[in-house]
Amino acid sequence: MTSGQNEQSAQRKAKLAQLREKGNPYPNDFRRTHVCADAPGLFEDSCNAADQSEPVSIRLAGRLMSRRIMGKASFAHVRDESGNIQIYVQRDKLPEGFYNDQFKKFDIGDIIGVEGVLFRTKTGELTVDASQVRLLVKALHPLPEKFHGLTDIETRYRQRYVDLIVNEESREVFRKRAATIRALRQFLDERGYLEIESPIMQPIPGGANARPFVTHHNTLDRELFLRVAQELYIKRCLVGGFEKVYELNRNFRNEGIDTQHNPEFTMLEYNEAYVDYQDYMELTEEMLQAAAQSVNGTALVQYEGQQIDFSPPFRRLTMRDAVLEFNPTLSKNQLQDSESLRNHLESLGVQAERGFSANYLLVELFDHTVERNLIQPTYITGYPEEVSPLSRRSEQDAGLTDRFELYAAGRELANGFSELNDAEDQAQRFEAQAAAKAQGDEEAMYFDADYINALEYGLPPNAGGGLGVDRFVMLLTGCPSIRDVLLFPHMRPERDS
RNA sequence: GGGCCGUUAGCUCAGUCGGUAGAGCAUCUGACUUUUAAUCAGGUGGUCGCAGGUUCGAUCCCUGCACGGCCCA
Repeated sequence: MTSGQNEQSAQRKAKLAQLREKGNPYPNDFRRTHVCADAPGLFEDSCNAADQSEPVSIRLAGRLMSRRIMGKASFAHVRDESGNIQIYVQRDKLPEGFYNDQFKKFDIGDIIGVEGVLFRTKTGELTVDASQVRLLVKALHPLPEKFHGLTDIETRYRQRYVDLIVNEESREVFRKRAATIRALRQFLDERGYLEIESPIMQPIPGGANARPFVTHHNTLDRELFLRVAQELYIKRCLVGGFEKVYELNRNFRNEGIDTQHNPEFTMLEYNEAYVDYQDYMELTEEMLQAAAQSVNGTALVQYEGQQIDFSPPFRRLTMRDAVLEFNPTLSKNQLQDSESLRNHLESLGVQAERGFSANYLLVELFDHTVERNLIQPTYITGYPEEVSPLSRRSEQDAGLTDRFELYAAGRELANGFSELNDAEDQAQRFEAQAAAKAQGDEEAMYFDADYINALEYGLPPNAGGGLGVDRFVMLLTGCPSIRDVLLFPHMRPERDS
């Protein structure tokens, strides 16, 4: 995919070689007075000024995106980050010989500097009448075609820089991504949250059921893991007396790659003392609405032909009620009976091993029959204890926890719960996790003795949430794949000959 | 992991019922001082993803592999 030696690149390299003979072809002494987007306002002001005899001067730099050469004059478009502007280059306004010997050898994709005055063409387009044009950087590869652009998905991911040059929609996705992250931070900052940075390389990975990446520290001569979640460190901060804490950064999970998963992804985790998971459902829905509003100006999102409304309150549904709603042949009593659940799963073509509890099978059934149908933002509560090793037990429903997961567009978006702060209970659950790990469950958690020690000092009652930022950005930008919202997604290496 | 689809010029795509490939844009040469998918005339450019097989002959048919996409698990 990387452009190798082709005729057009060879021509451009030959031009570069000629430039080298005349001096440094990569100057950095051109200074611009404005960016493209400033031009309309500048021109407007000059038209309104008392003295209209003085045309307004402008100096711009950017990439040459198109060109229309007509003998002794040319039109071209130059683009900087702010936008596009047309330039008009006349042979007789440039130094002797420059138009033919220099300007005509510029190529689309080159970065140039332009100086001139603003005017309108007869079709009304604001244009710089150039008195100087200068090559600042020679581009050695041709750009994709102006009309169809770059559509090959693989090349767009592998050579994102080319995608960004030619696809405005792609640039817009990453602006919206930045806006989303800014909005999330602002929402929590305004509420008095402290942003922290906890270790990404951890001696004991924890906070989620996921297989970690392993690395090695030479001086310490020990294994370290890339974190799978921030959670346990955030709660250590709550032990320390910070009462509202968040971390928004990268996590790493050693799992497959598909449209919903990238081995490194961005998660926002946030915890607050003296609130519970019910409070946190309210906080989370407010936060998502605020972010959607900030990014798109509306809480409504168009995604894959559906309209999704992030206006609170989101629908709330227990896992049991959700399963009943989408499995009308099941009765309420059958939900407590592992035999009935296993039979029902098998009727759907899902093999469930014997020995799994009714609660566990309920989650399986949820994953297979409910998740994909939850289009509007929906909180699911009533998660069983065995899949929630860090959650506080429910005081109403034995075997369940005070936990929610948020679904939208048929996928998981966020997860939260009242945090377990009973050190002895947590130690027992870690033991169960460690036992499962010993049995071969690579996603099970490790026993984290230091975390237990922290809990023994006293973790205030609190709730925590975790938001999959990439997935949220996918919804806000209408992108079908997580790779579309990652600037440089992981790809398998290209085959080299 | 399984199924389906794709991979042809720098880019976007045709095409060959098996006879070594074509368009538009880009590029090169020439014309053109208000164009804007500029226009007009002429040219260059290809390991048809990779490796085998069948065949007189493979870009096309078959097998395997790589990468990507979609669906399923």
